[in-house]
This record gives sequence, structure tokens and C-alpha cells, in this order.
Amino acid sequence: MHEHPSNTINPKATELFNSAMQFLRESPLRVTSPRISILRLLSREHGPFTAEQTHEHVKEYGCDLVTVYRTLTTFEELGLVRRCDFGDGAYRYEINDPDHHHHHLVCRKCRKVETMEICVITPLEELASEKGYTNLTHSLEVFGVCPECSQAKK
Amino acid sequence: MHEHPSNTINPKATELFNSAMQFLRESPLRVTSPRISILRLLSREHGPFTAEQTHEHVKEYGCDLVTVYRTLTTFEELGLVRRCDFGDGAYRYEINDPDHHHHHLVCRKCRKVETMEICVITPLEELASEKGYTNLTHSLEVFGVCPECSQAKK
DNA sequence: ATATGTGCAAATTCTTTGCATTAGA
DNA sequence: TCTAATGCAAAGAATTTGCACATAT
Repeated sequence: MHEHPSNTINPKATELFNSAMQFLRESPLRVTSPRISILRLLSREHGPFTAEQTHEHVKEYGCDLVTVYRTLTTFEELGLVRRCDFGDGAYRYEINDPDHHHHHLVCRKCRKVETMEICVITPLEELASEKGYTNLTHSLEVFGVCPECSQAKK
Repeated sequence: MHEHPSNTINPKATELFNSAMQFLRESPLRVTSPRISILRLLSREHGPFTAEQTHEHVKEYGCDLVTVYRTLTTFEELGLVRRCDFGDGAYRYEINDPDHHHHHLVCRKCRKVETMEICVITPLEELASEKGYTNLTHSLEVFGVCPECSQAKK
């Protein structure tokens, strides 16, 4: 098993990684090598990544694809990562950064993904909260045909 | 192949069905028996239904599961149906009724699904529209633990 | 007439499970 | 120590593809 690379380049990534690690330590879960690798990847690179893509990045640290699946699911339940579905048959995961809540705009032709940095979900979560629901998360994607693709169609 | 049952009971269902049929006729697609069966089911019952569930309802009219998959995908691209993902590994489809736009509240324990009749998505679609995207749709689900389940946990 | 849609069988892809082994607390 | 986590192999489930035949326009 290799050493995990340090994260001195990007302060924001370091901060994300550190707070995720702290969260992990304070949870009943164990701090293992696969979990560290995956958290480091997700705090460094925005993604979102499929399990397969995540595995590509972390397998050099000896992390199995099955472990990636299990870890991403665990992190999702913990609220550490968000899962999104771009409609191409594979879930994608990204770090849950409360300071940069955003949603995705997915082109239904070329599958390009843009980020939209506004969140409009508050009223819905409030409604859910009033109904007595706890542990709220949400998944929201907007799909459309991007300008380039509708140009190309002609 | 059997006759399709008529839809005289529920005026709202009839209306939904008729406008969907008109849309289909005006599209380049052909009006086929499987497509009619599926539209009739989806305008009658709210669902949302998985491909499998849809097939359960329409197979008596001689419609294959593969055709259900193809038809639902086609309808989704056409904007006739909306696809949603409750996170249990199978997509669900429901008719796209502009008069009753809503979102879902899914319990992450018992998988109960409630409907929330407010839409908060307009600003996001406007933003996407400004970016030059067309053919906009969106997929939004809120997940949480329902009161009954958090009670049961203790 | 002819291109589109369908059914059937088989393949593909994503994800999960079982179980023996490893390693964190 | 001792339970949780992992790796590997294998299974499972959802969805797609290929191709010959049927059917809507």
C-alpha cells in the first residue's frame, strides 16, 4: 500500500478534506485507507465521479471497486457526499460542500455538465421538515439541449 | 391483441390521455398499440411506475418489456413523461401533467413516497434558458426519514 | 411500399452479496 | 481482542442491443 499524497497545493481542497476527515473520525466508522483515498480524491477534484471513475483514481492505493461502491454509499448516508444522476445509467458522487451548494445542468445530447450555483430547494425542504421528515437531502438536475447541440442539429 | 379499455370513468384521465395522444399524432412517431396502452395507463394512474410495473399493466395487450423500455425512453425524450429516481435502482415514469407539477418526498428507510405540489424550479430553468439551453426538464427528489421510521428507530 | 416499431433472445452494464481474510479501535 | 471493513469471486438486477418479422403511414 502506497503513501497518500499530501494536499499542500490547494487550500480549499485541504480544508474540505480536513473537515471530512474530522467528521469521519467523530463517526462510529473506522478511518481506513480506502476511505482516506476516496475523500482525498473527492475533496481535490470536483467530479462528480462514477464508482468506476473513482476506482480509476484510487486503485493505485490498493482499493477495490467493490470497496468504492460500499464507501460511496456509506459516505452518502453519512451526508459526506452527494449522489447525482445524469441519466446515463451510472450514479455520480461529489463531495458535499455546504459553502458551494449547486446543481447541475446536463445536456441531453452531448452530456456536457455545467454547474449552477443557486439553490432553490429551501421551501421544499421546509415543507418536508414540517411533515416531520429528518435527515433531509435532495437530488436535483436540470436537463436541456445546450446551444452547441441545437446548433448542430440543423 | 385485445381492445384497449375506454376511459369514461375519470374525466381528468381522459383529458390527459387525449392531449398526449394528440401530441403523439402530431409527432413524427407512429401511433402504435404499445404506445397507446402505456399512455392510457400513465394517464389513468399516477404512478410513477418502473418499466417492470408498467409492463405488468400492459402485457395483457401484448406489449413486451423491451418495448416498454423503449417507449418510456421515447416518451421521456418527447416530454410526454417525466422520469424520476427514488434511489432504489430502478427508474420510475409518470405522465407529465403541466397542471399538476409536483415533486416527491421519499423516505430513505421505508421508501414511502409522498407528493409535494409546489415547484421551486423556475429560477433554475430561467438560468438554464439564459445560457441558451432548450428543451428543459428537471428531476428533483427530496429524501429524508419519515416520522414513522425515526420513531421506529428508537 | 417502406421506414419505423416490435418481440424475442442474448448481451451488457451497473451494483450487490457471500465469505474468508485483514486491520482499525 | 474483536468487530468492522476489505478483497475477490460470483450473483443479481436493470437496461440495451441485434436481428428477423410485423405494422403504421
